[in-house]
Amino acid sequence: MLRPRVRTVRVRMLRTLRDQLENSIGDVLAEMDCSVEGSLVELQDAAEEERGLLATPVAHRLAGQLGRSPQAIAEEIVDRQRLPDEIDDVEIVNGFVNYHVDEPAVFRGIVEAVVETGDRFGAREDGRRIVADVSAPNVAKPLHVGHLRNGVLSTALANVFEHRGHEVITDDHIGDWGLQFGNLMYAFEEMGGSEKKLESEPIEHLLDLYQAFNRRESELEAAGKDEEVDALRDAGREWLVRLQDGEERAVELFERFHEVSLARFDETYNLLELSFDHRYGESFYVREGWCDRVIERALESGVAREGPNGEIVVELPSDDPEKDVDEFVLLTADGTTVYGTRDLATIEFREAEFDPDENLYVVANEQDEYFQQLFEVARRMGYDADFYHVSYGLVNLPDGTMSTRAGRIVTARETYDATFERALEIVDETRPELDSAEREAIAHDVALGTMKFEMLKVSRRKDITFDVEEATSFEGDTGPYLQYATVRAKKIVEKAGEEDVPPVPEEPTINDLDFQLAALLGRFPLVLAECEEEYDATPLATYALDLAGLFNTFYAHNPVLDAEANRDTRLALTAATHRVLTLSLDLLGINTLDRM
RNA sequence: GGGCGUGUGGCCUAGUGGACAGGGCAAGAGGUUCCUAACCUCUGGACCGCGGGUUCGAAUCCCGUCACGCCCGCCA
Repeated sequence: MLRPRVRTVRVRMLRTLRDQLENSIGDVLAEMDCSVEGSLVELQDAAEEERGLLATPVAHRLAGQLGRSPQAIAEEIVDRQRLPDEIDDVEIVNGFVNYHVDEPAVFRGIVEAVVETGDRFGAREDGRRIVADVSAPNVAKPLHVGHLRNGVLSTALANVFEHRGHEVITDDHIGDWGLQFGNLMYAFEEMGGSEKKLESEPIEHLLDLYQAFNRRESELEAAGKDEEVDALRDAGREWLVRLQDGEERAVELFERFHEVSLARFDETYNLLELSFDHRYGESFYVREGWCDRVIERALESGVAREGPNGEIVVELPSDDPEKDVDEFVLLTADGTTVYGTRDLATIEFREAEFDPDENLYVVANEQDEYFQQLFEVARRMGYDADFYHVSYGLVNLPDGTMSTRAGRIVTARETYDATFERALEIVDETRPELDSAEREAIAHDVALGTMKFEMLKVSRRKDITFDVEEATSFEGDTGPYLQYATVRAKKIVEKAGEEDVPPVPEEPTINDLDFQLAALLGRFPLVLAECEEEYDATPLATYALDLAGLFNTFYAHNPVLDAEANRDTRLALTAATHRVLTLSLDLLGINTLDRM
């Protein structure tokens, strides 16, 4: 691998050029006595190549305020402005000011900045401490494609935020408590649970029982047998109470379900190469007294009150005009906790354990309203960290929504298997000379890259329809497209056989494509900032596609190793591109390959 | 009924006030004596759900309306 040659020359990235221009415009506006907000002097990338690299519409925005034409204002600004060295030429078109940059100088600045900073390109330091609630599968249920989206999004966000200087602590908030376990225990005991099946195919068996319970409930409901519905529900509830009271059989069942489920989660996480810092399940908060503590705190602070049947609730304003208040329940009349209790207990615990500046919840958008309520209760109780719900859309299948209750479910594992199988076919076809172990290793990385990129390329609020057929075409906007471009760049640099990335000459000879590629590299830090702002990885995912696409175009038209005069220039550009592509994929949580 | 979210070419999608709305898939036409064609080039295809409004300027902001999804449990 090439190492960067250390240079003493101060490099200037596109970012600082933008800053300089913005400051320069700000200075002029101050002289002209305009009241400006920061946003008035923001520069945008020019819409067209011929109009320069950077442009500002500031004259348009001031036209109303100053009562003069945009054209006249633009002319005055340009007249009085002190321009950075890298600006070659300025023109005014329809009141827009277009700055043409000295392309060779900017090219050199960006490429050298990337080569010198390497893995730290776009990095920052000294951010906040963030605790993120992630993944959160339920015991006794499989990891499905929704968890895949969660895990992939969470990982990418954590990576980006860490790169930007924040400390991120991810906590896999396992669903291992609650009424569903009461129901499940009842089903196991009374509806055909089998220790043998629990041994051989645990999740499948538990899922069967869970679905059987829900099926019976629905059937009784449909038949109008209200008293039997109530009896069934009471039976499930009773098991939860037994568990909470520590009754032997209930605890024994709980431990068994827990054990087999976590073993399966680990297996799948390992396969998908996902990992999180902590895994405190909901049961932890009940059993370690955090629920009791938080209920007490809510009562003492007067945020919660006790109701007529011994339940403890917080009253929140209701959106529904029919109702005055919504009750946020902390303790049921049975004396059991609900999910809201456990989420508050989690907040209490995380404050004591991690003292975060911000709490993130990567949870699907079904729970949007709930999190608004949870955060409101938390604020009333005086937790001073910020709270943010990173809400994301559901993952559907081409034939409709998944539903655990109805039994339509596609597991993460099945999705991987199908994707891997298709990837292996292609590798077998294209790289027959490799041994089968290596072909499988490549197929694995490609399969993971495919699945993960499918989850990241769509902005998080939108639902995804996951179509295995389409995802595994491996062409166009896919993970393998990114991986392939990265391998190409890497191979060129390796084939050059030089120890260091060659320096870019003072006055590099570059064409349009060379420059555009460098300019795109310079945008990388801005893209990361956008991800931070949006709490989304999609800006980075689409950036990586743009970069890979532009590199492929560059690669097809601009010879690197065979270039005559500017071989070193292009080699440095290729090395810089490889670094930014690799860094992008690393942050997205997608593996890069040595060959494919 | 109320709340939240989404609506962009045949299909999927980027884009939260700026200069002719980017990509991808699918369709059609080309491209490998040269760094791996999981690639590249070109062509056709969009009144950005609909109607108003704000603005010099709206896919983007506001109001209304329609469609779809989700939520409105002492379930999670």
